[in-house]
Amino acid sequence: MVDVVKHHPMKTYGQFCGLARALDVIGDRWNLLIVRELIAGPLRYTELRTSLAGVATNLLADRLRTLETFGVVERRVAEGGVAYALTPWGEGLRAPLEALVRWSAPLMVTGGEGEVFRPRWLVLALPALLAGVTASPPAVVGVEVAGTVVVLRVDAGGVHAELGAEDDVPDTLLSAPPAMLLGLAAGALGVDEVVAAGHLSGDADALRRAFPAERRRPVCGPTAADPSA
Amino acid sequence: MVDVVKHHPMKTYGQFCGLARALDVIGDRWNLLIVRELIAGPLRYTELRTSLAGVATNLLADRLRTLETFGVVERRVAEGGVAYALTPWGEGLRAPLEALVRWSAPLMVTGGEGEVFRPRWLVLALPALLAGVTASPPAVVGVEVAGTVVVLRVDAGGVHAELGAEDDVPDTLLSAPPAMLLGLAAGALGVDEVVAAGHLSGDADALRRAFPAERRRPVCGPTAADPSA
DNA sequence: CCGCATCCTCATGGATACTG
DNA sequence: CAGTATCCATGAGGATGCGG
Repeated sequence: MVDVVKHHPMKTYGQFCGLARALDVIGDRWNLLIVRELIAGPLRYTELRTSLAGVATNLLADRLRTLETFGVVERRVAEGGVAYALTPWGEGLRAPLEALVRWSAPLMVTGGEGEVFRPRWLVLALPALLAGVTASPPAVVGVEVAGTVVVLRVDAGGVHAELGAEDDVPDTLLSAPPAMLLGLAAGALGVDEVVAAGHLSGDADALRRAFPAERRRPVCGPTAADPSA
Repeated sequence: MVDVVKHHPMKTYGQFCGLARALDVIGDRWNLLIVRELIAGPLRYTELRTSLAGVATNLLADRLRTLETFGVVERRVAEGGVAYALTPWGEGLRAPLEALVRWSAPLMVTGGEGEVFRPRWLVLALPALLAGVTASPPAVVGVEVAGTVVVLRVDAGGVHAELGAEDDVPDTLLSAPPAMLLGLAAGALGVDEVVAAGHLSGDADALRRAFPAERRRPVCGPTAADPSA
């Protein structure tokens, strides 16, 4: 009992810095993945639980509670259940998340064997990786993967994605495995190369025209060896 | 001993998603703050320790090691000591961090009593919050805060910041407390308002001209009450 | 001094069971 | 369906030690 002040557990970083305060809100484990799930639209509690694939239910409940009190997530008691959705401020996390997705592109060149994949995640990833791509006149491209259709609406303003039903009739329907989509996304692979490898079926020329070689993002990746090796 | 596989601790999220893989690399506590420190330039181990203000030394060593093996951080054995610096890929985190700083702006309207502040952090924060601001002909604005000078170089391409010596001769030298700078940054306050409150001394007109009302970022902030209350 | 490694305590995360 | 409650393993935080 010599020391009066024992073990001050520092839940926040205690720094007068925007980044530190942002991390005080969304820096805890699972938080940004919860936001990613909700970017594609509101979800029920159990839908979140299954889509996040591995989160403990007490953690999910705790994270949703703190995100709600911070004003990132909104809890809507709707007909027959509870739905969680992003607040307008939470929607504002789309830009940082897209930037992180672009940064992570070099990490996606290796395939995801043994990893979970949900087409829902492409609603964040595809516009992030196709940033700067425009189309005039506007075009609608449907990407079918793992049984669901991601609808990409491309106009002069950029790319917008949403989950679509099968009877949504896009101009073009691509059928692609997730590894190809995110490998394309990686930018380390050229579109021509992927198409030549036969991974892409359907009207690939539209995508190739929209994403020509001279507009591919220059990417610099990890310089050291992967620590998982 | 009924269960053979006991407690698989899931160091990674195990998701085939760019965001999840990025968080596998930089999602652990302190990681992004380490990157923030190094964005203003290389630092020694003890400099990192004091600037981060609260990190345990074993954690800092561990984080630096994993960031190095992932290729985000580079360990340089220079004259008289060890310096840590960002790799080119690690430098690429500047864009996501700036986006997070912009998102966090509504969190910065309250002052930082009892919080640590380092002028070094402005090297990330000020360009982030002045994104879109240009100047022609180019201008150099020095911001003196807490005894150090942050040099803002503004040209047609945007704003670039770096730590400067006192004998760097900028076109304009502003003297401002950090609360004002990041309050300005917050965007919730207008520049005119802050200037009128007398918090800004020096040539404020230059900044006001560079950041007119019609170019201020629209901000939407947290909707619920702050949970710290 | 600088650059960590070790040790200990407590808080947090993770898996499962359980309940209105 | 939407979460609590509980237990245990790991991780964070702090002090200290120690070789260069």
